[in-house]
Amino acid sequence: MRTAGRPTLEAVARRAGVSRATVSRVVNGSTTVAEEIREAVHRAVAELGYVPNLAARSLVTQRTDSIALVMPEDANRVFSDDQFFPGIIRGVSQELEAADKQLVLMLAGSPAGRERVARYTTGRHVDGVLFASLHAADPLPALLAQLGIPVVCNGRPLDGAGLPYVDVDHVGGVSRAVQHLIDGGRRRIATIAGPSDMVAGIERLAGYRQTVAAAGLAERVATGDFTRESGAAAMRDLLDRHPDLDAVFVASDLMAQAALRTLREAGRRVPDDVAVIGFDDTETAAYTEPPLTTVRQPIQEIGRQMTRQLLRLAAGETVEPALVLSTELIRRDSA
Amino acid sequence: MRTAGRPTLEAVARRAGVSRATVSRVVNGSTTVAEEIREAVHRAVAELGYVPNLAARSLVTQRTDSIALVMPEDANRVFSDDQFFPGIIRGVSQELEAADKQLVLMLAGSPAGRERVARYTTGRHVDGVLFASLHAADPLPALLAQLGIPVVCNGRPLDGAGLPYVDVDHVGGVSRAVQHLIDGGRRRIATIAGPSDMVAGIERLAGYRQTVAAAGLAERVATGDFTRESGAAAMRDLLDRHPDLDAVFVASDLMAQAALRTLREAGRRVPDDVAVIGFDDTETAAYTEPPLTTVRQPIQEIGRQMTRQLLRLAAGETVEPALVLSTELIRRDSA
DNA sequence: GATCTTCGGGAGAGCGCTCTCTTGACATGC
DNA sequence: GCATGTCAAGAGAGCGCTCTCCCGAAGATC
Repeated sequence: MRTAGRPTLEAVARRAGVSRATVSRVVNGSTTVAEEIREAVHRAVAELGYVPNLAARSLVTQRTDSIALVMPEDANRVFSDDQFFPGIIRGVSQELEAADKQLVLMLAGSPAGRERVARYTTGRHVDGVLFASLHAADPLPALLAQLGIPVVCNGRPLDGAGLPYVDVDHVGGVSRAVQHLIDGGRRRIATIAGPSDMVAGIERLAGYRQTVAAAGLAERVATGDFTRESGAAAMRDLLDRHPDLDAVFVASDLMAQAALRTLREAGRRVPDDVAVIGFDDTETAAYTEPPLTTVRQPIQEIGRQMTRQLLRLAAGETVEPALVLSTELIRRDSA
Repeated sequence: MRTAGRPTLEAVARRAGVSRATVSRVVNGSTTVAEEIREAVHRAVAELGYVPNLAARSLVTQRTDSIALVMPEDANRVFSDDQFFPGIIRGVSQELEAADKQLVLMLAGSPAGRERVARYTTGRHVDGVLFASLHAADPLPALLAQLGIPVVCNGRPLDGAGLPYVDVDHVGGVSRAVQHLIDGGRRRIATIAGPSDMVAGIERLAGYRQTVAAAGLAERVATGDFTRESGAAAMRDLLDRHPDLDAVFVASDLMAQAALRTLREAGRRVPDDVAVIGFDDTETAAYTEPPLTTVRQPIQEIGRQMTRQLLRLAAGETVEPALVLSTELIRRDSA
């Protein structure tokens, strides 16, 4: 593919009757250029349709003006319809747009994919890396941080590395939900927890445990992986083991949707016999039968804040190590 | 940010005792290098942890090894939970991974965003551009094609420009769905169509019209925009205007989900009084009340095929102008 | 009026890589 | 034995940009 006379700085300079350096100054917004010259340059740029060659710029500035967003390809959260993935991306995208930087999206599912991500990011082909929804302890974020490459995670890194992260207040949100169940007179409150190798799974379970314990109630725990199928299975499991339960806090809306169906099939009325509360406030939540009471988390805002933190790091500023966003209990009919 | 002694080709060459050119040959997989020398270079690369500087490479090769995926930020399809967005991305990502190229994701919602996308893509900062789910006639794809930049669209471009595209067989899928309703004895079949400025909306409506007309039945059309809210409104509208309807083909599962609820609220039983068929086969479809019969489309495969076509174009090959993937009727309980 | 600042603008050196061209070593042909 | 062909490896010229000097003109200072 030939560039076919794509104009260069040189061409603009000739046209405007100035030097390359001056054009560069104008293009990059330097103030030390006389008004008339600046205008002449702008005119030449417009006439020629000049667009800077980013590769050339990167080569000398050592910046790429792009950041990577790494998501685990196999995560159910990412490819189910819980809107986590689009929400994060939208948030990230908005902030990057404001900063005029590009978003390079990388899915790290397979070992090969992970290796590829490692190679690409450690190779400094991006100015910073955002990790979303990490599974277990991934060594890559810490490695990058060690190499001096800006990194921000979604959710506290499980290996305890002191990397900056952004997350929602899982524990607080869940506590409010469970307390709502208790206030409604429920006493045999179960939970369907998320996977124990993900922060969201761990923290939401912790929130349930704390609140239930504080009220002097017994725990009833089943575990899923945030998907509907796992939610249905966990609900059946709970009904088997604790047929007397009168409420369930479910760690994701998707699992809650399946739990509602399982309860219906088992002849339990919601909320009369069993109250159900989910987590996420996905769009579907308002359309379940009955509409789902749930804990709303500001997914898009997570993406935005992660990006802002990352851009600050990339600019050499320091950031607070943790940013925790609040959640809100959305009351519908299921509890 | 200093590169802090990040090794260059030069360093590897010195270490291996060869010239820069030879290292380049080895790194890029040339065969005309003696075995022992190749090994020495590989050893030096490993010892130094050398990673090629992509900016430098791009500067001379005029390739960027990355492609852009442009999505309309405001599209409901993108940011609702119909999995269109993640599905496409996953497909694109898989193919790009195989080709060792990067995915630059751009959301073109606002006019400013569109301008930004235009600037970036026409500036040849990517080797090709994928357009997903275009609204109305967007001049950008044709412009890019004219500039010689490879472009592939999802769905036939509405302005009739002969750009290569990949899509599913909307008409065929819908025909099968409507025929299924007819075969089931339904005669007063309505439809909730998608937006008339999107290919998916137009084609699905066309499929309905053709099939209904071929059977000598009357049309009953309401229009939505693929979202749940619009689906509920359209369903109410249909019930008002055609209280006698005995079936509805709904152009998206999300709208169908809302339609199911509206029908329930109106006291109509599904499928006894009214049969309902959706389109998409999103995950939610299996969890509606009753489970939704729907037309499945291979979203991920669309992403893969778009990418393959684009990579072919970028490699200078020619591709067939249209690739149409087939759909499948998934029978559940709603029809 | 001579010297010193200040500041706008130009010259030119790379950034790290690829790729063409060239060289040198060796095999082959007459 | 010399010319010719073959092929591996090196030399070196940029790709388009930024940025550090450096220069010269204009204003300030005494």
